[in-house]
Order: sequence, then C-alpha cells, then structure tokens
Amino acid sequence: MNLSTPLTRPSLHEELVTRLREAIVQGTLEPGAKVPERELCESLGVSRTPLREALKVLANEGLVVLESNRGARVSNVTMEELEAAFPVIAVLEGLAGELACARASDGEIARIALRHRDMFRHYEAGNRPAYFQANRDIHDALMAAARNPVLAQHYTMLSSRVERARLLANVSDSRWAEAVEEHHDILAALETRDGARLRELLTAHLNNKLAALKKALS
Amino acid sequence: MNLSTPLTRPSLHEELVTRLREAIVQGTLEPGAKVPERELCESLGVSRTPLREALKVLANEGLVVLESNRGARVSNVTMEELEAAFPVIAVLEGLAGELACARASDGEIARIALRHRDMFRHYEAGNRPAYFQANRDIHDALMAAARNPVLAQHYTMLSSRVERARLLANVSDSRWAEAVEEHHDILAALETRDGARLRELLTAHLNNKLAALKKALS
DNA sequence: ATGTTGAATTATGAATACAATTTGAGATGA
DNA sequence: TCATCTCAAATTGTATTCATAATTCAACAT
Repeated sequence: MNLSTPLTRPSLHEELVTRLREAIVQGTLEPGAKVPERELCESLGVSRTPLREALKVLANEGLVVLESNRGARVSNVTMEELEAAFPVIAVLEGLAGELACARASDGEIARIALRHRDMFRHYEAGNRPAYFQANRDIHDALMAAARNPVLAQHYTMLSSRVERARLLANVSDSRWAEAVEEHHDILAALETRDGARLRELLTAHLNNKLAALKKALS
Repeated sequence: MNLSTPLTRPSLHEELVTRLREAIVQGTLEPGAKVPERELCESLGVSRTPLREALKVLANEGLVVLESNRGARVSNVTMEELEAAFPVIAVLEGLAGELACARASDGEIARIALRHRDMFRHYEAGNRPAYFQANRDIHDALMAAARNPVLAQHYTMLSSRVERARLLANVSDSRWAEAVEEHHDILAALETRDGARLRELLTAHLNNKLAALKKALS
C-alpha cells in the first residue's frame, strides 16, 4: 500500500476532464456537436462551475472549441489538423522508441512482443476493433517504456485529438497489410534495441498512417 | 479593415492564462510560490471564477500544481523535468526546422538570418539578456515558418516549462561560444534549405543545451 | 409566400454566496 | 518548556445568482 501519496480525492473538474475526454475520443460526443452545459450538468450531477473548468482545459488541448457567448462544441477532425498533428506524433513516437530501446526492461519488451503476437492474430482473424485495441496497447506500452512523463503527456494529448479519425475512416486492406509488415520490423528493432532504427521505423510508420488516412478520407 | 472575422472579445480566462503564463515564465511568479487567489483577483480586477479556470488550464500544462483544498502553487523546475522535456523539445524543433526548410518563404529566411546577425552582435557585446531575447525570437520565427499550428502549440507549452531554467542557471562562457557556433551551422542549413541537416543540428543543439544546463545547475 | 423585425426566451460569462477543509494562534496539561 | 488540543479565521471547492449576449419565433410588411 502506498503511504507516500497524501490521500487526495480527485476534484470534480479533474474527473470531468477525463470523462469528457474519453467521451470525445470514443465518439460519444460527436465532432462538431454542441456541448450543452445545463444538460451535461444534470446528467453528470454537478454544477456548471466544475464543468466549465473542464471545458476550458479540453479547449486548451484542442478537443473542444469555445465560441464566445455561444458555448462549446466538440472540435472537428479536419484534414488540416491531421496533417499538422501526425508529423508531430511521428517524431514523438520516434523519440519514445529510441528511449524505450535504451530504458525498457527485458520484461517490458517481452510484454510488447506478446501484444504484437496478439495483434497479428487479430489481423489474421480480420478483427479490426481488436486489432486497433492491441495496436493502441502497443503504442502505449512503448510510451511507458520510454519513461518520460513529459513525452507521455504530450503524446496522450495529441493521440486523443487524432484517435477519432479512425472512427471516420476505415483504411484499405492493402494498407492494413502494410502496417502489419511495418510492425514486424518495429518489433524486431525493439527486440534488438536498435534505437536509431526504431526511431526511423516509428516515424515512417506514423507518416504512412497519415497518408492512408488521407486516402481513406478523400 | 477586416470584416470576415466575427468580432469576438477575448474572454477573461484566456487573457488570464496568457498573463499568468508570462508571469510564470519570466519569474514574476516564482517556482514553488503559492498562488493566493484572493490577492491575484484583487490585483487583476477579476473574480475568482475566471482566475480559477485559468489555473486549471495552467495546471494541465504543468506550469502550476493544484493541491486539493490547499490551492495552487507554481510548479518547481526540477532536473527530472528538464531531462524529460528537453529531448521532446529537441525533436519538435528538429521537425520545425525540417518543415521550415520546405515551407519558409525567402523573406522569412532572410528575416531569420537578420535576427541571427543581431544575436551574434549581442554575443560579441557580451549582452546576455539581449542574446537570449534574440535567440528566442529566432526559435519562434523558425516555428512560425514551419506552418504547423499543432507543432507550435506544443512547442509553446514545453518552452514555457523550461524557459524558467535560464533564470536559475547562467551557462558557462565556453558553452555560450559553442552555442553560437552551432547557430552558424543552423543558419547555413536553413539558408540552403537542407531540411535533414537542419533537423539534426537543431535536435543536437537542444540536447547540448540540456547538457549545459545540467552542468550549470549541479 | 418570403423575408424582416423585435420582444421573449434561453444560454453563456462572470460574480457572488455558501459549504467544507485547512491553517494557526492560543489554551491546556504534562 | 514543550507538545497537544481546540476553535476561530482564512482559504478553497462547489453551487447559485446576476448581467449580458445569442437564439427563437410570432407578428408584420413586402
């Protein structure tokens, strides 16, 4: 049991931030939708103050846009935003891979390898949702292995902004096969702890993802 | 006169975020200092609501920490944070350089070159504050030339977190000379639009900066 | 029918009020 | 003297209220 943490109850606005962020990322709150304060307050059982605080935070992250005197709406996933965000995510993942090669424990790498095998199985079974979930787990595990909280924080922020694009666009089967190929190389680089190569592979992987999304959304 | 913009008045909390961020970055609000709500409200002439909203946003950025029921305090600049943040800033600047080489107008590059000459002058005059300011201007101009708002947003957030370290540590003269040398190469790569090289130079430059800070703070 | 106007309604931005927690000074006792 | 306890004052977290801007929609003119 952890005795160093001062036993702090999470404040309402913090919980709201995480819950709203989840709702936005998984599409419960749809892009472009207005966020009616009163309604949300009632369904969540809180007053407007903490809800509005949470909206300010999410606006700062880019998940909602505040229109003065007209309230908040969930930000739209635009092609411009994806084209801006993906290269940034790409270099962040590249850095994460490089750090993970240097810092990950053998156990962590083994666990990531295991998840890769899961993911490959899901690919062969043609199970996209399970594949996506495994994919996310892998990227998150890699980020954790990099042991850089600042990196992780910004990665989370950016991921939440683009994750929603997946709901809008199913990439082609051919791109899917390509992505799986890339992941084979990624895993190999991680297992040999070839940081420079993993960085390049991850950066390229993310940039390819953007290209695929572009195609799927046009 | 611009008639396309819908004439929107900036909300209080937005102005507070920028003003408080500035105050924190330039050290007016010192690291570790408590942020007394009442006092700030009076001196800023606003009520607690928008101030608290701003504090939530700054907390999300990592500039302040919220202690439940005990208010906010300016976050401390720790070595762990610098070691985490600098590599991230390094890859972001690298990306910015790469993009700037591809996208900057000749005029923009000329302006950055001009600021470089300013900066070199300040170095020769031994004027550190002016040098720092010119340095910041250069990095900001480069970021603007990259034309990637997501990149710029995250760069701003991260810069504000580490900028404060400069107030705590004066780097050595020898490192200063090194940094100036590096900037000569950086400018050359930008002027020849050698994106790959500029990326490497900027990433290395930032990582060297961290090493110098480490030395100066130990 | 179509479009415009403007009062009534609603929603938002900000201030204030209230409740819960922390802080700190002084009392109490060993 | 020192530690602990008590309780008031101050500070924070949340709710509510107030003022203002936006929206709606019925009445009207074209």
